[in-house]
Amino acid sequence: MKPTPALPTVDTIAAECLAVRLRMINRVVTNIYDEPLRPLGLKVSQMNILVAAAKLKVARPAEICDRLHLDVSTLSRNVERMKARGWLEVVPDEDGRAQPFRLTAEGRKLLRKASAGWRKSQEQATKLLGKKTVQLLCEAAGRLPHADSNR
Amino acid sequence: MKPTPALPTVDTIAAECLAVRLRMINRVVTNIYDEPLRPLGLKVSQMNILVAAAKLKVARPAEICDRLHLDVSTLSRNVERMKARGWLEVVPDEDGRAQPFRLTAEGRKLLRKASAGWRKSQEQATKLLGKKTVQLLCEAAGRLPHADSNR
DNA sequence: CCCATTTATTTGTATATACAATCTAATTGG
DNA sequence: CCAATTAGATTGTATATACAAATAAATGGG
Repeated sequence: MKPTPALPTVDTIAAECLAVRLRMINRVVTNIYDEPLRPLGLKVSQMNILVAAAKLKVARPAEICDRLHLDVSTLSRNVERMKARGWLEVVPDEDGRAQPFRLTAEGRKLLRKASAGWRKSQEQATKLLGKKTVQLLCEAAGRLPHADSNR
Repeated sequence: MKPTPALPTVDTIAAECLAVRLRMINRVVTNIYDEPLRPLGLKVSQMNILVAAAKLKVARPAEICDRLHLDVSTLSRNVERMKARGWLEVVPDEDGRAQPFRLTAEGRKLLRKASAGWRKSQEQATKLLGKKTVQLLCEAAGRLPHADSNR
């Protein structure tokens, strides 16, 4: 019989938990990016989708989700809202199941407007977290395991 | 007249945006912590609140929000759900506006059960992000500006 | 002592998020 | 070619999140 390992104490969890810190930073940094987008009626969550779609020309939902590590149902709702605003449009496809979409001219114009504030946000967030932290975060993001990597 | 600085291109934003990377990592890491908590009907977001409350003995909502960089309205809804589950209870206070709360015995028991899985999640997330990244993230979290620091 | 202000919290509303279930179309085995 | 399976996406439901507005209690100035 191995002895049961001692459970972490509340103090240990409070002092070390990565999840709580990452989530805090995420809230603060998200706000830094959302702020200048507010007059445009855009948030950084949707801006990310616009950027990903712009890179792909024609975007299949599953592909965007794989790139952004987003649940497909989450994207579905977001695309719905963004189509309603005229930023995205569905592209016809032979496969009757597929719903590929692309940026509209409006969406592209919006993204251009959003780019101006982005640089300031990026600088502000980088100053807050530190250059080295940002670099390591970007590298870590590139290493995230993709959903179907073990199928 | 200073020349208008060139806007960042879509490629630049896609390649460098910190927000999209941080949000991706946040989704993946949150899932790592949520997974072992699922059988307990708990998520790491609420576990964070339990931990903060445990540290404080009696927690005032505004104080928890300051520590976790959470909007007060967000906490209000979370506490509501956690009271309904019997994990938190309100403590009477002379100030009629205040709604301080504390862990119940049930809440403490739940936190103990949750601690077992936490260590594995912490290890898994640390391996994913790298020790150095985690250390820098923790330091950055400690430096986040608090809401009323410029009032 | 009362009114204006400030403080602590909750409510209204909207987006973000994910899991489970469903729907529909393509594919594949027989 | 059809039945069973698989694949792509949406829908049902619940939590997480924040901004703005509302509520309500304390406080401070006259």
